[in-house]
Amino acid sequence: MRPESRKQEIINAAAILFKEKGYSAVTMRDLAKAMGIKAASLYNHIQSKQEILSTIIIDLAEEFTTGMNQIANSDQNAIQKLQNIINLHIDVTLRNSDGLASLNNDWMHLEEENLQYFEKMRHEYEESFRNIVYKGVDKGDIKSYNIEIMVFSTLSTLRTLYLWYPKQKNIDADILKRDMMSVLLKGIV
Amino acid sequence: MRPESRKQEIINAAAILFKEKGYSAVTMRDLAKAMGIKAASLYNHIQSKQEILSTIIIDLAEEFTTGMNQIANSDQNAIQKLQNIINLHIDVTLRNSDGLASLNNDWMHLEEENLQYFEKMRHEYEESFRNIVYKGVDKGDIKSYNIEIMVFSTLSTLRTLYLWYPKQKNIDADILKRDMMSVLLKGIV
DNA sequence: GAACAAAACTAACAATTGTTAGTTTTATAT
DNA sequence: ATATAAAACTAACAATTGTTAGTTTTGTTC
Repeated sequence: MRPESRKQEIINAAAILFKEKGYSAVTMRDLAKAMGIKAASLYNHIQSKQEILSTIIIDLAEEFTTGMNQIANSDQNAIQKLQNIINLHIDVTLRNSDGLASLNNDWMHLEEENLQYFEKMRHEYEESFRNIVYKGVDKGDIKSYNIEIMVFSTLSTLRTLYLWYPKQKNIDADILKRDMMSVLLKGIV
Repeated sequence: MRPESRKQEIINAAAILFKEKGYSAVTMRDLAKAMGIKAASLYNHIQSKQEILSTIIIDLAEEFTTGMNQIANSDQNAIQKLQNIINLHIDVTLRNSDGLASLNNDWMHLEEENLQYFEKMRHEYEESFRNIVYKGVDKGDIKSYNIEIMVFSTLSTLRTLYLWYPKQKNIDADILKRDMMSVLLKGIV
């Protein structure tokens, strides 16, 4: 029996609880109860509560970093790159919406090394995003509003998808991608 | 000496700490240290940690409810109403960006009555928002994309302003309002 | 069925939590 | 100055926290 499998079950259960109440409000006894075992038994599979959090967050952050690097380094125009970023966020959200709650709300509870690593990845992600928009404005593909406002507006919507999409039952992923691109790029008016 | 004044100082300090670490991770000793007093002394001014949280959140939620009701009941078209909603969010964010962190991330730690009251207000706020967009689509003022996507997209940006605006030093409130309206309504392409 | 590893258990720990009780200090008004 | 109210303090509590040590159960392999 693979040790990774049971560990991953615990991490998945933890992600759900962290989404509902936040990292600090979830006790190891809460998590154990969700798994149907005693709190001490968790430690046969994981090293600490902190390890669970950092696994959830760092894995996702690396996924975004990898995806963004591929998009940024491709030879597409700014609009195409933005479309790929929207795709990336929707794909990750569909695959692991629970974990995204921790990434968005509990990253500050990471400890030293992982906190720095996360903040570095987040900063570089935003830099890449800003750069794509900047070049798009420069080439005339994107309107010349304040760049920070455009980056923030788009990114905040994409980052909050995890809260919203799981509650929608009638929206197919492909329709979501299509309409989200239209709304974010062309506006609603 | 007015008792409300010192109490409000504590609530303001708490809002800052809640924003940084979340409600559950902030201890009464943390809050006391930020105030330069001992934890027990806080209880001369407040009844409980929970009272602090509910004051922060309910006050803000009622502010949004009042604002939205005025906008929804006015005889303006959908576009004008949306512009007023954007204004409302920016005004509240400028006045109390710390408290908005609790409203967005720690509402689930409210207890029974206040939790229900908050959820009712939030639901009605979203209903009003949805209704404005719906009527706008009906009259042809707003494009007929999926309504949920348009509501979510706009609202998620407005709700996340508190995270972003305090870090921007070079953006004047009026410029923010103007560009935010353009970006949200007319898109960036 | 003996051996072994995986995964659960019980019991306990030291630290931290929100909060209370009772007391002392500080500031204000008469 | 004295009386009063506001606001701080010390000391302690009962409960809960993450985690460890040591033991037993469960399931698989030969």
